[in-house]
Amino acid sequence: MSQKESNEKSSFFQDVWEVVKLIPKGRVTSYGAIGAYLGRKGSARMVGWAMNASHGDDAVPAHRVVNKQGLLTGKHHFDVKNPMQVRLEEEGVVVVDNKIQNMDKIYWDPSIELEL
DNA sequence: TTACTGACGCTTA
DNA sequence: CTAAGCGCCAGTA
Repeated sequence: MSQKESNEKSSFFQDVWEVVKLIPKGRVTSYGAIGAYLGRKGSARMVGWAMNASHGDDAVPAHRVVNKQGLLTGKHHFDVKNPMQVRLEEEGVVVVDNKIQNMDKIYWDPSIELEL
């Protein structure tokens, strides 16, 4: 809080969270897809970093964000009481060995679903 | 100010 | 098929 504290979200993370919040239940997306939608194509790392900042924000279903392989890479950062895999399974997502099985069917791409 | 890190993605060997 | 390296941007120390 130093400059323009009265301003609204001025972080790239906020945009990421908003997109993640738009992910329908039972669907998942990839870091690169979000990054590309925000214009930071190729900067998938930033999306993951944004998720790190989403800690404490229940409105950000980071568990619906996985890597392109459909692997729950970030589950290690989740709350041990609410594992990423369990949450996905609760929504109907089939996850085996931290890997989404029907990812091809539940994959949700913001640049497609939101269509720009 | 610079340097390093980071929940990834893709290309090349 | 698997393994490793490079590239991206933003935030924190």
